[in-house]
Amino acid sequence: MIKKCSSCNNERTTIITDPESAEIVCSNCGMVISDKIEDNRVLFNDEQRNERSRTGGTLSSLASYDMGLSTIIGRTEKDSTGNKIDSETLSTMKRLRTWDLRMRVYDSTSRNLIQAFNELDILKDKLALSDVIAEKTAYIYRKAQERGLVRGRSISAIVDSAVYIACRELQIPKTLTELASACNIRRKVLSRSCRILISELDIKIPIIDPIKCIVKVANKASLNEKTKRQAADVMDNLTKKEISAGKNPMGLAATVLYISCLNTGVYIRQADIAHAAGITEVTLRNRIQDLKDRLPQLNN
DNA sequence: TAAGATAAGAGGGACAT
DNA sequence: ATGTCAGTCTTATCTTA
Repeated sequence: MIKKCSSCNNERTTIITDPESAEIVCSNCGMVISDKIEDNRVLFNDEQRNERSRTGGTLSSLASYDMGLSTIIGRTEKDSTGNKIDSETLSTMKRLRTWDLRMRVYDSTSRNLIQAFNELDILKDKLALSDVIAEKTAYIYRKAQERGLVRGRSISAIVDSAVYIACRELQIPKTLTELASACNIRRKVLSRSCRILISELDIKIPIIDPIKCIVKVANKASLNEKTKRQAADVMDNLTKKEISAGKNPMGLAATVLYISCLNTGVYIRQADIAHAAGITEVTLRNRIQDLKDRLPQLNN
C-alpha cells in the first residue's frame, strides 16, 4: 500500500500494515502512523480486498519473519519416552541436526539480504538512484555481509554506506550528510561504517570531482551557465595549486560559485549558496577569506 | 537584514609513545 | 593500543554596514 508518510514526507513511501500488532508503519522511516487498524473498509478498497482474498494470506511483516518460534534439534541419546535411541536413528538425527543448523545460517543471511535490499529499494526511490548504483550497492553489501561486517551494526547503516561508496566510485556527488538524513541515521554512524567498509573490503574510492560538485550546487541554487563555467575555471586553478587539499569539496564549490556570482553580477545570499551546498555560512566565509588571501587576482 | 567576527566544541587523521 | 596535536567544520552569539 502506497501512501504519503507525514513524518518523512516521502510521497512514494510504502506503508506496511502489520496485522499482528495492529499497526500501520512507514517502511521508510519506521514511523508508526496509526497503532490501531480500526476498520478494513478504511484501509482497503474492493479491488485490494479481492487481491487479498485471491492470494489468501495476510500481509506479513518482514520484521516478524519466524514469529520468534523456532526449534533446535538438540543432542540427546534418549527419545521422548526416555528409552535409548538406536545408533542408526542417532546418526540420522545427527545429520538432520547438521542440516538444520546449515539451513538456519542460510536463512539468517538471506533474511538479512532481503531486508537490506528492501531498504535499498526505498533509498533508490527516495534519492533517484540509477540501476547501476543500486547494483553496485548490492554487490558491496553482499561482500560486507560475507565478511561479517553487518553484525553489530544496523542494516540501514551498512546499506547507506554501500550507497555512498557506490556513488563515490561512479562519481556521483552525494554527501554523507545527505545520505544520513535520507536514511534517518546519524552522520557519525554513517561515516564510521563507511570507513569500516572501505578499509575491511579494501575499496579504493576516487576523490570527488570538484567540477561535479560545482554543477550540483549551481543547479540547486539555480545559477546560470556563465557563472558555472567561470567557477569551473577558478576551481581548476585551485586544484592545480593544491589549495583544495583537505577542504570539504562542497565548501570549495560553494565558494568559487559565490565569487563567480560577485564577478558576473549575479546576486545570491551567502546563506542561500551555503544551504545549497550543505555547509554553514561560517565555513563559506572562511573559504572566501582563504581564497582572497591566496588568489589575489580574485579581488576586483 | 546580510555580512563579518569570534569563541567553543565535535570528530577524525597524523604522528609519537 | 593510546594520547596529543593541528586543522576543519559546526553551532551560537554579537557586531557592523
